[in-house]
Amino acid sequence: MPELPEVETVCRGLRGFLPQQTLAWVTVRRRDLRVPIPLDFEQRLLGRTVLRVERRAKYILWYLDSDDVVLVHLGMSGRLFGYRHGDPKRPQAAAKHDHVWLRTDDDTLICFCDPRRFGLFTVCHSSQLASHPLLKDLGIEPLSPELQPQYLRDHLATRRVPVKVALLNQAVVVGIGNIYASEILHRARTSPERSASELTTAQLKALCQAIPAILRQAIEAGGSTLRDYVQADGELGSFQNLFAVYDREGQDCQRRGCPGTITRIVQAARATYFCPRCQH
DNA sequence: CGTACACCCTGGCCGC
DNA sequence: TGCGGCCAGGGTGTAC
Repeated sequence: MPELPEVETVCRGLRGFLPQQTLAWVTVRRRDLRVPIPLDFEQRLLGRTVLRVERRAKYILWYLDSDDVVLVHLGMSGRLFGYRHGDPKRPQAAAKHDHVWLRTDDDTLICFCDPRRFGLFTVCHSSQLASHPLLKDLGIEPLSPELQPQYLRDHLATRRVPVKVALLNQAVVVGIGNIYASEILHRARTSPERSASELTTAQLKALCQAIPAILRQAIEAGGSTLRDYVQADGELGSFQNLFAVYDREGQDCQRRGCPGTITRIVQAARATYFCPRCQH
């Protein structure tokens, strides 16, 4: 479900609820997520104040006043909601897949719901963050100045996979998932089937422009809502209305003047959409 | 080291 | 209406 734009949107939403709030109640309804919720989780969060909320790759980080950091990953189907005191939409009881419920001392309710349980909700000490197994091999942030043609050239030189598959590799550039990989390659007029190691200089440059351009545009739209993703305040994302290729098999290419038709192929067991006419 | 593939889990949709 | 098969925005462990 959530790629960088969705995670960033959820993060921004949480910043309206959490910072400077103290966690007054923590309920874990099931611990067996992709990474089991540690047994001391509740004790480490209770009574702590959230100083700030940050994003790294597709992870949401809550920095606590105890020097612990809460790590949340939404996996494919995870959602994080905040409800203020008196919010009419605020649930009375946990729903089937609500795994974690938290209340702050101003009576805001934070619900973590994840039907498929590919997500995770855990805590680690800030001194261990950089070396944490989940974070230590992550590549550069796609919205940072580190994203340069030379960086991509260096890191893709030995990759014999198609460029679409390489874009999904979080050890190179983080945050790009299956939807935005297709959208980025269309914007960069690059075929998803091209070998990552054989991209031209022009294509590397085009990717370095398309990656942040697509992701920023998607963040601005509040992410994409396909089936179940919603923002932390319950609002829907709208970038799905701006898809140029994703889930548009058989439809006309959106590029001005391009007479092509969007094609669906499968790469690394995942759907890829592109226009064979204008992507080379 | 890099790559391919199975697998984790639930739910929605489609065709029969 | 029911059921099997397939699909889904992510990531890991294993074998080669």
